[in-house]
Amino acid sequence: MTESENIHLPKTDESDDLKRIRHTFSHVMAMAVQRLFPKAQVTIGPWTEYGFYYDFDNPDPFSDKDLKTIKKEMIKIIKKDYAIEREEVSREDAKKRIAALGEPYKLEILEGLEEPITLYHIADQWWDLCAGPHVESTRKLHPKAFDLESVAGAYWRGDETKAQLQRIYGTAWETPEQLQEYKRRREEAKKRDHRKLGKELGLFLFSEDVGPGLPLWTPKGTLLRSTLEDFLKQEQVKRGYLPVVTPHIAKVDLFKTSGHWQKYSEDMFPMMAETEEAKANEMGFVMKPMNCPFHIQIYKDELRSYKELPMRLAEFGTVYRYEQSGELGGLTRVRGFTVDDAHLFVTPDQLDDEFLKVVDLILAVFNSLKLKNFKARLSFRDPDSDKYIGSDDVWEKSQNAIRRAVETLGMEHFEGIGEAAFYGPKLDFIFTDALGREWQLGTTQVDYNLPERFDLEYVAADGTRQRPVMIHRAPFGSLERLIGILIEEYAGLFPLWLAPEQVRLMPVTAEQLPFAQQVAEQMQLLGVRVMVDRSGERLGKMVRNSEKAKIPVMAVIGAKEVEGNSLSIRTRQDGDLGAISVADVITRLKEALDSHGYF
RNA sequence: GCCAACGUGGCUCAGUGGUAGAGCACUCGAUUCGUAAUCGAGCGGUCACGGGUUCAAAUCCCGUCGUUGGCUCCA
Repeated sequence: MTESENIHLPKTDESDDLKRIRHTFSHVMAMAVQRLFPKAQVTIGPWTEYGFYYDFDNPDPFSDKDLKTIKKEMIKIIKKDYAIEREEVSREDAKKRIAALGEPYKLEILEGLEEPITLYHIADQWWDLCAGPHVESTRKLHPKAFDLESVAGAYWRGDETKAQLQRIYGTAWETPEQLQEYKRRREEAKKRDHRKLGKELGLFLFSEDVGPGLPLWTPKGTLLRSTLEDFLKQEQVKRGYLPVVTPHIAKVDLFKTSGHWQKYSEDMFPMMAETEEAKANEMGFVMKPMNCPFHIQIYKDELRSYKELPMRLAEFGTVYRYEQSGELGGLTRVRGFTVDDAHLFVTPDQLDDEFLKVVDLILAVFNSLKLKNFKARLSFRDPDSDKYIGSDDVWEKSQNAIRRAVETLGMEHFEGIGEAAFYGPKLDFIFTDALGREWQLGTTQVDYNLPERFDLEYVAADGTRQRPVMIHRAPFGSLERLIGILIEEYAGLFPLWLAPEQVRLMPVTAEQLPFAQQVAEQMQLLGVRVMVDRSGERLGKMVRNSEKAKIPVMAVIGAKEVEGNSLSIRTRQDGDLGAISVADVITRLKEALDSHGYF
């Protein structure tokens, strides 16, 4: 264990001291900013997981260069050892004092506060409306245990239609050692970044000529993708899913019926229309942002009997969403992606049971992928928003169905209000990437709305026409995002079954090439993805190249191995294992592949 | 979409007003080699793109495109 691994990085929620330190830093920064930029108006400045930020309204945006100046000013303030004092005042008093300073945002904040109103003073130099708590004096802040990290635009009250403020992010710790350790871990995390590893491992790329957010998959990346697809397809066959294939575009009308055109068109690529007239009459085609309306057409193709339900239609359907340019990033947020989609058409009686089966499948998939760090979110609608379709009654019913499911399973979960799809609530599975950002992967949704909008029916046992309920579900969420997360989770070191190149054979000299070739063919026949290193480099170089390419199993072939019909195996995790007979190597490869484990 | 930073051979990066550089990769030659880099030579860039300032621009200014960190929004 290195020395730095002994340094504990406390979390804000486990250390009140740290909370006070960070909160005080944000005020010291605000004071520094107002000294340097007298026109800057203060707003809010909370602590965060790694530090703090403060939002300002300033006539000119801050640049990275300003951060250095602000940091210096902060250090000056810290070294002055100013006392920090709390003062309780009446609402009226607070209002007068804030108005005197000309701080409109603070006045707005004051309106939402309950008495007693508290002010915090940094000596007699500066004060801010704040609930606290803070450290007793600026000396309690270590001038070498913080840093200003970045500037960003941020909307007042998080609302796009309100003023854009300037946010300055900082990181702050109790000791300089903790700051260094934090920075070191950040550097480590960057090495796991799927964008960096994806390039190094040659899995996917983006081309400026193709367009932003539109990934292209190399042969290696495609092997990874299809391995994942094949795996899920097998699991679905075991569970009675039926495969379908549908087009990438459809008439606007289809999406009017579904409600996408009304509630989702901002996220859709613009309509393609043959003539201006067609365009004016909305008679064109659009790229599909979701697969559901297409699967619904297949359901509707025949009059369905209750005996056919549940009907589970599955497709790896590639969808296109016009994400705002600033939101794109690597594989986790793209404009064209493949959903491991399925739509289940069920009778109301079957709903609970089918929903549980879907959750069971999703959890089984995560288990096979060795993904453990996720949270389950009940994504419900925001009753005050108009971005949803359907009646209150139907929403109540579908949200309750999801609640029942997590309760039956005893699954830990949290609620996300306003996180529902426009047509129904979801149970989402949230993962975290190397840099700590959260992403939704698997999802399953209960939907009474689309069956109604498309007037779906089945004939019940008593001969009456009934309306089915739909379950939308995608265990991966999307192949792109899943692979992004997998790359980071494994740090590029895929388990054998997922590795694009599973075995690399390295002949010590050219003399062993024919034997290597023969072994390779033997392995290929069994479905092993194997390559022979024909570079003619020295063994040390070949090993280095294989290690850098993160090949799970390396096999050295010299004169001894040819003689004994064996391979000297080196694995990434265990190093040199010595000579093993070709037959045994193949047996062990098969075992590792079948168990989704390592060699 | 908004705010900021960045964009130099395939990759990683140096060069901040005066004739485009390095390492790796690639090609060729020599070496036939035992578990993370053999030696040598060669090829390769109108410095993202378009405009402007200047005797002179990779370098300064403006615009566009792209990438990154945030905000808003989402698989």
